Amino acid sequence: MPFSNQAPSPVPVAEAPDADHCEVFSPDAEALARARARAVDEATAQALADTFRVLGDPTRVRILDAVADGELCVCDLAALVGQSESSVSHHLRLLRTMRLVRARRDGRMVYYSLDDDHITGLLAQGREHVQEARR
Amino acid sequence: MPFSNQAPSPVPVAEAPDADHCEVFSPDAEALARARARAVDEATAQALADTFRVLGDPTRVRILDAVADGELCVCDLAALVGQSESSVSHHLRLLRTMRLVRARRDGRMVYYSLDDDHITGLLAQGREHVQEARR
DNA sequence: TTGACATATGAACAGATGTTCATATATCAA
DNA sequence: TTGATATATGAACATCTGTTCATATGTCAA
Repeated sequence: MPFSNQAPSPVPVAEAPDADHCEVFSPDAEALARARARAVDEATAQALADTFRVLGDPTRVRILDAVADGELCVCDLAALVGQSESSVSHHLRLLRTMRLVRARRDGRMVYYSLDDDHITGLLAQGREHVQEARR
Repeated sequence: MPFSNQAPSPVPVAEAPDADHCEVFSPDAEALARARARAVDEATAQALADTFRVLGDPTRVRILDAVADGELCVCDLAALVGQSESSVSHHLRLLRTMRLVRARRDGRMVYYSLDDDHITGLLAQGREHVQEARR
């Protein structure tokens, strides 16, 4: 049961056709009204999309997966994903801004780790979908 | 415990500095080797990123959230998200290609619904992160 | 100080992405 | 058939994104 739990709204089953939906008579007027009532608001949809967009890059996925098992420094991460430290640093800044990773400085090194346990869950759930879609 | 379960690899604790990681002596050689051993391969990272990238757009998030509660036709979805039917149709094609939604034709209408239960879980888990990050 | 190393960051550029517009396909009614 | 409606799709275009390069900041050792 995803997202908002608003009070169920009363829905007229048959309506005059209007600009809100197709002109055909359809019981979907009800479905549409239901969807309207419980749909996420634009701000939440935007925040969700922002989070997923950050996960939508293979390099960042590998970084997150790598630090899921314990903190790593920038240069180790760069070696791991096979990219420049500059590139990895840019990615890490985005991940930091979006609160997906946390930074800890120790001398010259900076160690990154997951900032939020939900990330591990997201990656695991994503992986289930990928496995299912591969059949 | 995310992702691949490979046999734990034996790791020398202290190594000579090489191009693989920072030149400083550090116990991180161990952490890096551990990360290497259990890291996702590139193809899986790419597939995961592809899935998340599709979720990384607010319009598509709203579409998926809308159809999570029951199938809706293109024109209702367009009304719901406030975009042209063409735009929504393009989004739906991508969602179909990535196996996130399923299409069912009934006369002239085409009804879309979620193709995979993991999607609901992904959205819910994303929402938890968003709520946490908002504090 | 000075030099070396680890990381961060701004600018630039190529490639990807989302929307619009025009047009095509599919279904139904007359 | 013809016309209307619902959806799909290709092209074009503006915007966004990821990487590279150059440079800056911060830390440590000498």
